[in-house]
Amino acid sequence: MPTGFRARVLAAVRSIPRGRVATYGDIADLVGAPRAARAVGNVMRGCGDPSVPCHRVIASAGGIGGFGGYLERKRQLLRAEGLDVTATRVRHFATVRWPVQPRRPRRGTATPRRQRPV
DNA sequence: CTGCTGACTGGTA
DNA sequence: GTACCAGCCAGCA
Repeated sequence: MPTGFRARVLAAVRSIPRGRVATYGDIADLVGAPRAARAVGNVMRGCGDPSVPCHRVIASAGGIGGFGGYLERKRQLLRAEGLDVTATRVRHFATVRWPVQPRRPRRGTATPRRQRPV
């Protein structure tokens, strides 16, 4: 494995069963970096490996996420796997979501927005 | 080594 | 419902 993190991410994505989807956060959690959802996305960006079903990796809350034309590609592939996909989201997300394991509550990234500068 | 970027996420306005 | 903000992490210049 060239870079541990990347290899783990690819392996996790590859382990997603057909007809199921996982969020970047889920993948990050699987690789041992619950906060590295961003980094996971970065790894996907360079996924030139067809064996990696990057289309099964979606954003939180069942959002398609993705980028550019791949967004439509993902929607197409997901629909081909029997998923109900809208223009921007996956329906029955909780049902097709994978894996089915509890995630620890995050620290409140609740950032009370300060008053905007005048 | 330092700094910026980005297929992200959760929360407030 | 949408828009914006702040936090987080790995990769790259």
